[in-house]
Amino acid sequence: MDFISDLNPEQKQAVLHADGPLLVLAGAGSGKTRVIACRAARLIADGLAEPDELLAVTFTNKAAEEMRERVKSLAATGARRPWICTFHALCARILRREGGVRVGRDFVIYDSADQSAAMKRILHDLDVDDKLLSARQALAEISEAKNHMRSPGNLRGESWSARGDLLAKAYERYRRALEAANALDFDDLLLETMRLFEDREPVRRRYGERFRFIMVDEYQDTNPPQFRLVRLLTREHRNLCVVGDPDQSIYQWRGADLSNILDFQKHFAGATVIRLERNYRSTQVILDAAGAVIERNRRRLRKRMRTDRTGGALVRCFRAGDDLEEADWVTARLREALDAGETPAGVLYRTNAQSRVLEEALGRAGIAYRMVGGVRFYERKEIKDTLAYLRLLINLDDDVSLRRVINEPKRGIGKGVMAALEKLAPEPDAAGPLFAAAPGDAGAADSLWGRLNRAVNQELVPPRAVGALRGFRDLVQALRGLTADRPVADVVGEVLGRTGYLEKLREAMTEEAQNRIDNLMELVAAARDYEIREAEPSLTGFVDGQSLLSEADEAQGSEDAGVWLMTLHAAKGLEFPVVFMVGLEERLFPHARAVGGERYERIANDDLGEGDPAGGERAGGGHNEAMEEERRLCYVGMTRARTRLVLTSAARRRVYGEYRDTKPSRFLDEVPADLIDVVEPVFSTPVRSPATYGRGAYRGQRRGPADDDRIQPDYGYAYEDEDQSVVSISPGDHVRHPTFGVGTVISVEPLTDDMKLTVSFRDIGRKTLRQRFAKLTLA
DNA sequence: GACCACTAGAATGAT
DNA sequence: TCTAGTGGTC
Repeated sequence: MDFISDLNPEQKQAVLHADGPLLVLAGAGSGKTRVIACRAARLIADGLAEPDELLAVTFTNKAAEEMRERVKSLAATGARRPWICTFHALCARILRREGGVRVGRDFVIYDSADQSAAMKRILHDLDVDDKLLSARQALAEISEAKNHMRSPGNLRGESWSARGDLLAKAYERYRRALEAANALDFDDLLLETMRLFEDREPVRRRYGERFRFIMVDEYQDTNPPQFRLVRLLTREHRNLCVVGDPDQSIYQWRGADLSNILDFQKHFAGATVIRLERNYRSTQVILDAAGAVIERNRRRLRKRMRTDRTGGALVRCFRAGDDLEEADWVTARLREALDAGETPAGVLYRTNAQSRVLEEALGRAGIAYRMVGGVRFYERKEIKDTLAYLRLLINLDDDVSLRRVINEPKRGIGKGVMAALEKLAPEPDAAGPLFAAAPGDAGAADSLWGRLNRAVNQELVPPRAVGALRGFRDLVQALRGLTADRPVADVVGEVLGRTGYLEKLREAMTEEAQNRIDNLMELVAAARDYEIREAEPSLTGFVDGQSLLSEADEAQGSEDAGVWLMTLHAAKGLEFPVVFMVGLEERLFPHARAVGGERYERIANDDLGEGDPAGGERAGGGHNEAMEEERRLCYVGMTRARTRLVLTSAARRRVYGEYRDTKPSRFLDEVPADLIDVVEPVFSTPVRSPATYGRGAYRGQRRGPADDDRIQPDYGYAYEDEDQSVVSISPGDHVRHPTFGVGTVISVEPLTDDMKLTVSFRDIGRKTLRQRFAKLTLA
């Protein structure tokens, strides 16, 4: 086993540990993925376990994929492959085999869009005012309750209020709706598996005995149901190896419980603890900078990361005038990085909404990028529609899917017909809900499909509606007949053909329609890949995979693009030679939710006075858990960098299209000043040059008396020459720029309070400038 | 029933 | 700024 000789002593110890519980505290860049993969490989190679007696659980599909590849390259696994998957995929797999307590084997998985559709209906039926309780809020609270294993009757102490009352009602209805549709949401996958193991001991024991060795990656992010599942599965062998880093816990908002890792030795008596503190990724400067930030957190285990890469480039900081300028500046620096061969470069932001300006700036500069996450592919209507058809074929009682496709493409089943269907009373002698009903084509009596059948058979709706509904029913039944035993790709093809979906798009003859067709062909290709890859392919398996794919697994752009854009959360587990963290501003990062606690919604643009940067944390007399999580997120971002780290912010930023002034993030203050290199703006003259960054120099300039709504240049830059902005410039003018030299104006585009100029410079080519910043003179 | 124009609300993070 | 949802018109 060659792979062991390359490991350092601690890594080796972790890899060679076999029996009993093991906690590996693995700091950023300490090679933890490698340790897990090597450990799996060694257990197989030494005959301590058959491959399929190993279970390795990760948090993202991406991580699972990587792990699978690594293990495969280290050990021959043959047909009995180890189980390497996410918690959710593990649960889906077990539930498909065993069936659940509340659902049958043919359940569907509801993703967030499905959840939202279901909840909107419920709140509508309950006649709830959106302002009192939105579907979004209701789902968030329900998820929170599930993550803490609370039932509808036991929502957090608000049950006395009107809203709490409503919430409990909505929760109960939501639960019933999913049960009737034989559906599980993401949280349910975990809970249902937990219930299965707790109610059916023989099933639990079978899995407990089977998985001789269990490994859990990113253990600091496990939530209570996940913890319970781990306990249930390790009762027999107790060979549990968990790997994680408390400083990188960034999912507490999703119910992750830090005490799972902090109290591991209490939960699993006799556990061995190994610390990996040697960092193989970053320079000492980067580690020191990140270490200084994370040190401010109270709830953590002390550790000090070491690297052989002493010294290193200082952390560069830049404060731009606004978000556009920030994006342009980052783009220019990215160009330099690409030219220097520092690829790929990672650009990390706190919120997805920040990606747009960056994408546009990169687009203008002609730099190819890959965007991890975001919403695009996942949200595409044609993909969702097709998957809804497939899900309906698997489970006719899936009301959400049925609703989605019943009139897509248009077949004359509109609002009127649907309302009539819903009005049909449930059948009096209906067998209980859900899968107690015969699984045949009749469907549960209470589901829309059941009602549809009755409406057609007994002609309970107007003749024209009966005809349309019958057409749809026959179509679905015909498709069901075809699905049996056909390759998945064929089924997808049949759906697209027989429903007329593809034809409708072809008729449209627009570019957009062609795009959609291309996307659908991609889906067919994905089905074909799935068929080849999987040992026992099935339509259900394919659809599950698609449902469990997150946005984070979808990426726009090619893998060898020089620039990768993503949120800080999505960056966990990755590394880049250069990392740009953008938008380091109070209330963006750290996010307002952590800064202002409950107040944040009411605070607008005018709340920008001097303030204690740690005020949010000290408020309330204790430490601020949310702020500590933001800080860990900052730590995660910084430690993604191998050699260079760049931190930027903007003095003004558009939120919903409106400009807001900002304060620099407290995290900038927390990086020791001697590790920072402040970069001056090129496009304008700073009012003063700050000796120490963030110690007030750039901070908190109040707007003047609010008697003038025009946005003032009061965020650190000023024009000596007010006349500049009055000079009128038009296309064709010859201009001179202090840095870029002479050029010709190509176009002029008015903005709210400025002009956007495109200028073709003689020496450096085309540039987009804003007149306020660019010190242009007529040449 | 389908299509279009208008408005209100939105965006922390992800399986 | 962008989108989902609503209401009006054909």
